[in-house]
Amino acid sequence: MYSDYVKSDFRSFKSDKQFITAPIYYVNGAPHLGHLYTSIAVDILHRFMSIFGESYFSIGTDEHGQKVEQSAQKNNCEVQKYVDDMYAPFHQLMKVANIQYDSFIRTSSEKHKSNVLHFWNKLLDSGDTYEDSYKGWYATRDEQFYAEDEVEDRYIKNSKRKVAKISGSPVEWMEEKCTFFKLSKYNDELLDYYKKNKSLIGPNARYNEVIGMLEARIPDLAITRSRFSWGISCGNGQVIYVWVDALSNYITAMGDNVDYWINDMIHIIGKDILKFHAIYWPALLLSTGYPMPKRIYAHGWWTVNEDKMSKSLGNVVEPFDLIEKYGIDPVRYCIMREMSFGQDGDFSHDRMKNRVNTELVNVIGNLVQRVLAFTWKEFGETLTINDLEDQDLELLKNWDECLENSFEAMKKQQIHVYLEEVRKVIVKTNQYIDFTAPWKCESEEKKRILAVGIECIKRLALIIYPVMPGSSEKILEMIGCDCKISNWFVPLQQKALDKPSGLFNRI
RNA sequence: UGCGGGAUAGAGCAGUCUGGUUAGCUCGUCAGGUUCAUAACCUGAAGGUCGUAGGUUCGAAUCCUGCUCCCGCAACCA
Repeated sequence: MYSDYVKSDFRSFKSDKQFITAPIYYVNGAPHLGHLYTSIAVDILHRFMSIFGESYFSIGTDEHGQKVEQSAQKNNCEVQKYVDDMYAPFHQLMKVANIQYDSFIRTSSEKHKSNVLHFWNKLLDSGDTYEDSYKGWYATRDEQFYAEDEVEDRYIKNSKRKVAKISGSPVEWMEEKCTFFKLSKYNDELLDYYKKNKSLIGPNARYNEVIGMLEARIPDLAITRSRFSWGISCGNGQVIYVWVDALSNYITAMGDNVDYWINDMIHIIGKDILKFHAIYWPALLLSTGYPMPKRIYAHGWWTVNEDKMSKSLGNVVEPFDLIEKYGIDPVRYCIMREMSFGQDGDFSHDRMKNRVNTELVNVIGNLVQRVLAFTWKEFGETLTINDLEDQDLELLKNWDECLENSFEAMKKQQIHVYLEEVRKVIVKTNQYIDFTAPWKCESEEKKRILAVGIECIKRLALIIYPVMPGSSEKILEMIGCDCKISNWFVPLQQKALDKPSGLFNRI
């Protein structure tokens, strides 16, 4: 009996509370595939853990800095007006991509500004700042100073220029009075902490990078700028360094519940901003007396047809077009399947199309369709699971394993493992249908097999909810089930079925 | 020079941190089966000395060392 199986096999899944963050996106350009990817990844992690426990998800836009100010000037636009315009498509993207954030922070908002000043004052009170005049090579493009050994002469268009070795950006000798943060003071503390908490930074390659940076020693950090004014003013004609401003968004996002969430802070970032999140930010938190992040996980970058995605190559993948063309659920699924979360990956329309047709239409959509259409034709309503044969039990246990393995994987941000687990159990279910061949069976047996089948469809819908919420809800509505993981073991009630329609369209 | 990433069947990847049964998966190819299903599904087969040379080990794709090759390091930028 199904009830015996449930009694003997019931597992309760409970996740730790988490505050999960996506980066805030710099509004100095239009959203592209990378922004979409990061947002979806965090959304999936958030939705998944929300099923089992508490999760809070923040995202937003980074709107300050010299480059934004310059772009606005170039466009003859008042800066606030300019960032309002630039912010809009990012915000719109959240809607069309079905990103279910709890908090969207704009760094130019009053709420954020006052929060940053509060954070700033804590920093000044910590005794970890000092005034000094900065003499050094400044690259406007990088918004950053470089030391003497970090610059070199290079010939650009036949003229000799000093440039930063790392970025190649032109530098100028600058002297400016600014406030410094004693970052170097935290060098060893961070190193020690990370060596004791190896799983704090992932994937492993990124962990090694951070250890390398710390072992090479980190100098103090200039945390004010006076060359431009588009930022949060801290007096004396100076503005707060954009990264202090930007990183503080995570505090702003928590609002009045900082104490409640901050212990459980998980940062999902792109690999380019690892240093800021794994070194600057934790040091700032230590200085101001906040706890350390629980996890920092950096994902990889996209190439497009093996080329780097770039405006000059003209191969930037435009997220709105993508969603328009394939639909949001296929996009969410495919771009997460396309790369192991943490590695780099390549995008191509050919592979996208192939994946939609094979995995979504042929495997997932087809399973749902064959079970529901058959049941609809034969019985006209959903079936309540009751008696079980060994093979039925085995299949249900496969689904339980899938849930458990997915859960374990997602605790470690292994989104690709979760999706692979789901795919595997769906294949098993297709095998089961073929093996039991209900179309050849007598009525009672047919009913039993289809009841098991529908039970699997229900579980399928529940488990794909984080990655394809729209499709999940569509299935659940057809079979009359609420989207709650507690329904995993709860048998479906009888409900009249309509003629099922396809879940995904072949391309 | 340097820094970082990579090298696993025709293609795309997982596995490498925490060494251990015949190295997995998807797509593609070939041969069967099936008809409930959006010509979808299922079974089977071919195809890899896990870049290379050493080392550690009872045992290495996995750890260590040398080497080769590929990619990125102007800007936008997750």
